[in-house]
Amino acid sequence: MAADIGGVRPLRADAARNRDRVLEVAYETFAAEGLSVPVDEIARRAGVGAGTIYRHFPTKEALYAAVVAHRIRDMADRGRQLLQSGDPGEALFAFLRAMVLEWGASDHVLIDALAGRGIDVHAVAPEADADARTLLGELLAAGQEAGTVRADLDVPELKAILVGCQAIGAYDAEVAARATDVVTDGLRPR
Amino acid sequence: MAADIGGVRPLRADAARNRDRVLEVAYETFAAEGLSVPVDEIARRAGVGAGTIYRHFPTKEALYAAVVAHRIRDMADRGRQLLQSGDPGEALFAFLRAMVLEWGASDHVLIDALAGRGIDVHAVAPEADADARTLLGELLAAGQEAGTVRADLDVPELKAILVGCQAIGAYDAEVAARATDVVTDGLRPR
Amino acid sequence: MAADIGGVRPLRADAARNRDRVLEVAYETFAAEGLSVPVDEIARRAGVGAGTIYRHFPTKEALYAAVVAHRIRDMADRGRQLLQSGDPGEALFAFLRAMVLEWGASDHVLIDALAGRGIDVHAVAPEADADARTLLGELLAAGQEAGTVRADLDVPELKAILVGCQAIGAYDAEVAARATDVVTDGLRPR
Amino acid sequence: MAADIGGVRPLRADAARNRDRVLEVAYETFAAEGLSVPVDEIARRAGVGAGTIYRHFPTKEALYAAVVAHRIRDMADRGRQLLQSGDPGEALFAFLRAMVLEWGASDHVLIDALAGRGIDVHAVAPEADADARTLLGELLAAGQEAGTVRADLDVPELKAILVGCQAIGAYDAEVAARATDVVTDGLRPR
DNA sequence: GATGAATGAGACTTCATTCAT
DNA sequence: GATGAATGAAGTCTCATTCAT
Repeated sequence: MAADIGGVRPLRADAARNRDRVLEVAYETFAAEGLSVPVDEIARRAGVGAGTIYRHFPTKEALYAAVVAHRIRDMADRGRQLLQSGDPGEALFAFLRAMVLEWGASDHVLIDALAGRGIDVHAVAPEADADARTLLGELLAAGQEAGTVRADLDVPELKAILVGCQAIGAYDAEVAARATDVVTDGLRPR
Repeated sequence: MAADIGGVRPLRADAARNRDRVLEVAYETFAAEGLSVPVDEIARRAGVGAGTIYRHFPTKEALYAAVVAHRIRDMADRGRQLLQSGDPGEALFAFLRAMVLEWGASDHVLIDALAGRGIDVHAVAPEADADARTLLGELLAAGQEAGTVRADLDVPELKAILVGCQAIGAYDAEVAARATDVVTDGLRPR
Repeated sequence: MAADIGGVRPLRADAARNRDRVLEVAYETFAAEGLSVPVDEIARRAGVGAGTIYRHFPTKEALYAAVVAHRIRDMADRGRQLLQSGDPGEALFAFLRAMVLEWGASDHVLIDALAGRGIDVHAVAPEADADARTLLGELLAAGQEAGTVRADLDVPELKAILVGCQAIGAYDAEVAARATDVVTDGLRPR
Repeated sequence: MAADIGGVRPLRADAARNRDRVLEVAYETFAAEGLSVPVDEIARRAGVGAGTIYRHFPTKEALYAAVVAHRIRDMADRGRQLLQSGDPGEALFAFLRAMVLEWGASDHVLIDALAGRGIDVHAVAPEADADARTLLGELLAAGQEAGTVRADLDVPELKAILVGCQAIGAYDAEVAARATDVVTDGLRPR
């Protein structure tokens, strides 16, 4: 009866607020403690009933998938920002450093998702996955055009290296920084 | 390791056999399916009762820790072997390739343990941890002495990079091989 | 290692005792209150943990199916007993009366099972189902041979009539008795 | 039924429309899938909010009771129709056949209600219950007067038999028809 | 009056751990 | 010592009912 577009009626204000709050709390909780946190605990922290979470996300996995998709988009946004705001030739390096030092630090969600652990991003959030791949392709192309990135490198390898860097991020910040520098050196032409 | 010293009486022969069998089955199972496999399932596959596992390992985590320690020692042995049997300058590179391509491929135990996931190796198996660090130090020293590994690299960074490589190992073998080559290139002096 | 036949090792004495106790309590509870009783409640009444029930019956439905199968066998045994101990020509009538007055009274399990409500007996307990059909066939044949049961009657109709009688059993005993007499009169030749 | 008498104010037109729609959808849904269908699902199918259902019916059971009462009245109407439009002596038989073959077939609501399953019709809808008893009395009297129904039969037994017939209705139509014929034969004088 | 989001008790099920046999 | 049955505390998910919008 109310006007809605494409059959998707907009969420009521309070519902949208709750959904966002759940997503945010879920992100923080999953990032800090991993997938094993009970849904009830997330509900408690978000100040809602467990049923509310299940209204918005039919299963725990769906909640996790939503968090992951959100997080991957954020990551891609960050990369695009770096690409546009600085030296395109250095954007890939800056991106990897940012992933390791600022983002990956203790973000189980992003690390696990990129490594395909506990979730198949490509299957449950194809758009986010594509977004990430596209970004990596753009960063790679920019670097190769500028001559700062070796030519014999393609997106799949780069993605694998990103996953490797994320794993490095779990370490002490200074160690991680130095390790990342070493790894990124390998990306430059000899 | 020593027989009947310090009040530790040696296991009866059948008990020792059971302990070894459990450890082996637990390794295979955890490696293939991760920590979430029930203890009962491991008992079933090992052909023993669940109580037998608990007689040898007080908790599931202790069993996992024993598996991890065993596995890390195997890894260190492999590295030491490479160091003694071939070109010492290339041993580190050969070791990393082996870790990624032969070992890490689908070994949840090793990957997770090295990444500090689900277990703190340093805390529960300090000897294995020290063993691994020692090995990395030896591989590093040999490479630096031979001039094949950059001088501004220390064990902590190298360990972080090993972890990164393991994460890469989860990928398609060919992609992982190329990615590892890129990473190891970063280890060489410019 | 222990000798067992056909791969089915006999239940340990205590386990068998528990299993029987659970089955008995489950029968009484389901019979009195229907399928909606929680498994936890049955566990409580049987004096065991919920896990114990799930060790013997993997799902609630499996428990229910076991109860039903047991109950249907009892019913068939009763019928066979009547067939052998009295006038074969009257056995069918005696059987129907017994079902209504002694058994069906408030036995949700039997009534629902025979009516195919909440469970498909044929699917989950084919042997019990076959047993019941066989018995009905025997009762019918005996009656028809003795000339006390009309000839134009077959097992499927008889089974439907049994279900109908069971439903009657839910009523006040005296009313049910009279109603059953009327129905069984219909089974006799004119 | 009367407008605005005794403090019961008539429903606004749209509210009445909603109430009727809910009742109709609830009947269809309960008949097809039983009492276990969630209230939300009925609301969805009726195109109203769950709150609307609860405005008209204070509990799910009240909704079910209303459906049952409605349905029993329909049944009684059908019986009365048969009584007036055809041979009064055969009306009872026609009625039973209709119940089994046309109505009972897969109508969980009617079968369960008549069998006292999930609801006590006499308690929650005394008028409907009385209506049904009255009808059965009329059908019985007509048959007995015409000599087509045995004299030693009273309403309670007849009601029990009706319940039994309904249970038969769950079966394959042809089998149910034959079984009903057998049962109704029992109603005729010898 | 209508809506549908939120609630929260409770269902079924799993599994680390203990303990009688 | 070994066994595997029993325990019971979670965990995920559902749904009757309430209530803010």
